[in-house]
Amino acid sequence: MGYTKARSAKRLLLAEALADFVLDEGLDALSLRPAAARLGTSDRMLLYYFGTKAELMDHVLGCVSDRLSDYLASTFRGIRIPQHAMVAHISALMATPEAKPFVELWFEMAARSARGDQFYADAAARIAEAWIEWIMRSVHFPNGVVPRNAAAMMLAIVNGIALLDSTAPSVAAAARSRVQTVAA
Amino acid sequence: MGYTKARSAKRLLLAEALADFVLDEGLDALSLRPAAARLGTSDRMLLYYFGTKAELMDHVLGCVSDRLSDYLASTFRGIRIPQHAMVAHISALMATPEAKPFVELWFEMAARSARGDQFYADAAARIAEAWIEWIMRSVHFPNGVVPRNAAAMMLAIVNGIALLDSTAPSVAAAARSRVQTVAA
DNA sequence: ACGACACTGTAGCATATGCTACAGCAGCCG
DNA sequence: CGGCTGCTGTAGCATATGCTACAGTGTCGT
Repeated sequence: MGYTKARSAKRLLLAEALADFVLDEGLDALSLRPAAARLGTSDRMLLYYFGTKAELMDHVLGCVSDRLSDYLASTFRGIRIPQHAMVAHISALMATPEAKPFVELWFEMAARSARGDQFYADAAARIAEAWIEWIMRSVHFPNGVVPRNAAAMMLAIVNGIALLDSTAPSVAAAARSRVQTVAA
Repeated sequence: MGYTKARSAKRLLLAEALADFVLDEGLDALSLRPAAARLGTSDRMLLYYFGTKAELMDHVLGCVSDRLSDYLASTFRGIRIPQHAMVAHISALMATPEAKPFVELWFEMAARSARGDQFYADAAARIAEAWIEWIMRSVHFPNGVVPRNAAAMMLAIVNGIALLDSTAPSVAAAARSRVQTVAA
């Protein structure tokens, strides 16, 4: 049992380092040998500690989602932003350099999820939920709106703008110019 | 030049068949040997006609984007939908079985584009533009709104909802319940 | 001291992938 | 007929990937 603790500590360490890797290189970039090399070990070690790549990815994505939660929490200032300003606020936040790796990874996960990959579907669903809760906590909703519904729409809009930012920046800019019109 | 015509006809044929493949299996699924097998030929032939996989992908994506244009054109009924109904309209359209492969492929392209892949960035930008033009043609915009800006926002919203549909369906449903609120 | 056990390195396997080399076959033009 | 050209199959190469086999090293408890 003492050994188990050390082992899982090491696993956490590795998973965190690999989370860095995945966040700034992408899901496809994570193959055992190169990733291990970057950490100064060998693929052999990664398999030793995680058994299989799937298990490894599980831990890595766990780290990523924890980090996202931390990041979201760190942006929460205690004040509840009025609804009409929130879309612009989140949208700007997602374009931030710190948030960008998360967004890119999010898109990769969404694409796999859309193709029916259950593993990423589950992970993506959890992340979406984290966003929703964060939005609900951060926004002051007027009476009469169902917070969860409004938050969901905000998330959709913000995701859509981020998607366009990554594909057709000029279109994204055009969309942003209408942000204040759609308070959600 | 006679031979060139036959050759490019064959290329088109192959590219169309491969477009089917990519649309319902995904970008990752297109590797030479399996794809060729599905067409009853060998990887050797694909390389013969296209020279390189990148060149092949170029043609395949060309077919896909042509098909999307055709599809969009086919849904255009000549009437201009009022702005407030359009988001719900497109959103429903994108959830359609015929549109789904396009949407899934679109997400894959967006993810690669976000990661800085220039090839897919260009392709994705063209597709976004096709959507925008289609929306502008299909919607009646009231005076005072800049059509392109409003269309861009609509596209963002609809993309966002589609993204949530593929990752967190319940969140997507919540967002949909607010669609009429955000006329864009 | 010694054996058990956690750890780690070296090789290797099986498979996949993009691409190339070479050779055969068929048809067309002279 | 003979050669040239367009097409196609068979093999193979080089690299990558997830994973396994085997053996060695070090530490720790008895």
